[in-house]
Formats: sequence, C-alpha cells, structure tokens
Amino acid sequence: MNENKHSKVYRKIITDIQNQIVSGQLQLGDKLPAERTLVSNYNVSRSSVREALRTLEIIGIIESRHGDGNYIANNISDFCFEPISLSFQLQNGKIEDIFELRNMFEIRSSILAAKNITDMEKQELKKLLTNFDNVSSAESVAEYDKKIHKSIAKYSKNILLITLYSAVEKLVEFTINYRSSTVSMDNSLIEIHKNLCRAIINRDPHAAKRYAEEHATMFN
Amino acid sequence: MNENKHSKVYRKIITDIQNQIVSGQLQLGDKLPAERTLVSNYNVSRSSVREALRTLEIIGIIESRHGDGNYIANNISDFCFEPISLSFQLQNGKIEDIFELRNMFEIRSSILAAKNITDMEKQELKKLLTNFDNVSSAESVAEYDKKIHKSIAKYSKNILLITLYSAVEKLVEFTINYRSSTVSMDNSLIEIHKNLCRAIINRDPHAAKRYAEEHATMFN
DNA sequence: TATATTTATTGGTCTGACCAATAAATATTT
DNA sequence: AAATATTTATTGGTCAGACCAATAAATATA
Repeated sequence: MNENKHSKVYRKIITDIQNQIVSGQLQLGDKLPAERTLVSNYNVSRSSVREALRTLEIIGIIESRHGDGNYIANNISDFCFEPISLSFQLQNGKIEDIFELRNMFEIRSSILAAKNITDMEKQELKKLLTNFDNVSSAESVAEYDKKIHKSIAKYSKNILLITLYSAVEKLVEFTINYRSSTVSMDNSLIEIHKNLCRAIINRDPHAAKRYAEEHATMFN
Repeated sequence: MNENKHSKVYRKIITDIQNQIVSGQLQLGDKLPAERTLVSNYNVSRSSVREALRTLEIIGIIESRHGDGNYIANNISDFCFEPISLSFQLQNGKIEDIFELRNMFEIRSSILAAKNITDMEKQELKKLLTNFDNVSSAESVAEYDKKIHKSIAKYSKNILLITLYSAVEKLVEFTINYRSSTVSMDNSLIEIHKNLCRAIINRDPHAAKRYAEEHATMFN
C-alpha cells in the first residue's frame, strides 16, 4: 500500500495545484504565489515545490517567467504537446502517422461541429469564409487553412478532441516545413473548404463528413 | 534570443536523456546512472538533475524507485496518459468526450489494421478469436474487448494512434467503472467482434470500417 | 512628462546535509 | 549446504540556506 500516488511531496503539490485549477480558485493566466510563499504554505522545501512546478511546466499547465513568477498557462490547448512529441520521437514514429491522425481529427471534428455549432459560432465561421478570398500568398493560405480547422475543432465541443488535435497540429508544424509543402491552395481546395463550412453552418453532419473526407484525400 | 529552450539547465538534461533514448544508447527498461553520478557527469547540481527527472517521470518516460534507481519505462504506450488526463480534468471535459474519441480511434485503427496487418499478426488475431468463446463473466468479457481493440490498434502500425488510443483507453478506465457498465456482451456484440476481426484478417478495410462503426453505435 | 536608475522580488542554480527504501553482502540458523 | 535473518552500502526523497540573474516596481533624474 506504499505505491500511493501521494506518498511523495511533489505529487501532493501537483495534485493540490491541479485541484485549485479545477475548482476555479486558480484561473487561466493567474499568477501563482511565489515559490518561497508556496514553501511556507505547504511546509515543504523549495526543492519539492520546484520539482512539482517543473512537471506542471512541461505538461504546459504553468509557465515560469524568470524574475517575474509562475503563471497558469493561457493557451490551455497547448497542453500535452511536449509529452506527445517526446513519445512520438522516442518510438520513431513516421511523419505519415501524424498526417493520418490529423485527417482523422479533422473529419471527426467536422461531423461533431455540424451537430454542435451554436448560432454565434455560425456567424464567426461565416466571417472566416468571407475573408477567405483576401488571402493570397502560400504561407498565409496555409495559416488560414489551419485557422479554419482549428475553429471547426473548437465547435465540436469535445475537449479531448480539441486538446489532442491541437497537439497533433503542433506536431505537424514542428516536423515538416509548411513552406515546402507541395499542396497548393488551388481552386478545388478552396471550394472544398467552402463546402465544408457551409455544411457545418447548415448543421448537416453527413455532408460535413463527405467534404471533410474529400479534403483529407488531397493531403495524401 | 533568450527564450532559448535550452537556456535552462534542467531542459538540457531532459533533452540529453531524450536523445540518448532516441539514439538507442538507453534502451527501454534500462537503469539510469545514479542521480549523484548524473550530477558529476553533467557538472550540475542535484536539484537540476532531479527537476529534469521529475518531468521525465510524470510524462511516463522514466520510473523512479526509491532506494533502487531511475529506470526507463517499459510500457512505452502509457506515455502521455498523465498529461492528457490532467488536461482533460482541468478543462472540465465530459465523459462522453472520452467515449467519442475512443470510438474514433477504434474505427480508424480497424481500417488501418485491415491495410497493414502482417501474416504473423493474422495468426495472433485468429488465436484471440478462437479464445473468445471461453470467456464468460462480464468483467473478463470487458477485458477481452479491450484486449482485442488494443491489438487492432497495434496492427495499425501508427505509433501516434497507438499512443493516444492507449491514453484514451486508460482515461476510460479511470473515469468510469467498467463493472457498472450497462453494455452486456450479448450475442450480437460478439458477432460484430468476430466480423470485425475477420474483415481485418481478410484485409478488407471497407468491411472493417463498417463493422467498427457498427460496433461504435452500440456504445452510445 | 519622459527617461534613466535603483531596489525589492522572484525564478534559477548550487552545496551539503540527513532521512528512507532497496538491494547486495554478510552472518546466522536450520 | 541451503535457507533465513541481519547488516551495510547505495540510491532516491526531502530539507535548509546560500548566491546568481532576470524582472517589475519604485525612485531619481533629465
């Protein structure tokens, strides 16, 4: 009974800070008490406090700013990237694996978005669509593509999907060079994006799935 | 230029150990040098060494055994569970989100397995199938179900999928109570499993997809 | 009022100490 | 000789206190 998760001091601190976030005592962007304050609060050594903070940092939950303080991260969607990236490298994953997962996430999030999108989000998506034609350069087109799919993922309302998709998307960025991508944003691709967005706006999961799958085939 | 990832000592150590694993100098299950040895190897303090080890531990890359040593983890597929679980809780994710993701992974891995399964793995899967009928109790049936889908994920050969599916599966375990699950392993469910496995063995991705989707609907 | 300087606070790192768990070596018992 | 109990060295876990380095707030200066 000694393999207790909480038998180690730094574990307790991690759990406690985590609970404070879950319970709302600590909001996103909030500044944590200074390390030396935590030391006296928890009645532990600074080593233990820092070991806890480090793990929270690498997971992406907090951000340490030298001379300033430790902050609860704002971009909560960046969670898990580092561990996933590490894991992927350590297991010698293939680049195709990443794209496969990305496609899977984009298709599923399109379906879910078509089911769960709110009226306000519809307006947002429409606005994104109208701005589409103003994009010209290859880079900004890629950025735009990313923006749309990120929004769609958000509309899915599935926290886990959003988190993992975000991590995978970041993996793509760190693994390949977007600029050297051979995929050009030609008319057919633009058309698919528009169709996909319209399907979501019309709350048509079936059509959304079809267009998302069509979209996916263009990246294979 | 000071936001350098490697400007902090513990970052360097993490990266170095990571590289040693990637390069094969450190194998799974290997014992790391003692902390005090690492201190003299890297010419840093024990605090820094330990901060690095802690992050590697929480990610799941190493395992610390008091009085014994630090070991490279064996069950590499358990990577990322902790961060993902934390992230999920912190964002107040819904349980349905987890099931949705699990279904998505199981469908996709079925398709990929049907494409990428090897002859040796076919034998393995066949063997799993023949053992199917010997399972009786609800618990062991649930375990069996898990085993099959884990194998299928493995056959997909997609490292990222395997890793993330494993994490999601573990999330399911920690979130719900299998025993209280209302899903009984009745004949129709067994039939679907058999069909699914046969489709994979026959290298029929289309059929595999159909059965996997059918299987997914039974858990909604 | 705007800018430069100082100061206090805070994170980053180091040293060295002691406790606690474990495995290996040793002594004891059977 | 083999099994068991005990001791010992090694190793991770925690603590205390010190100093460096970056930052922000307070203060002084232009």
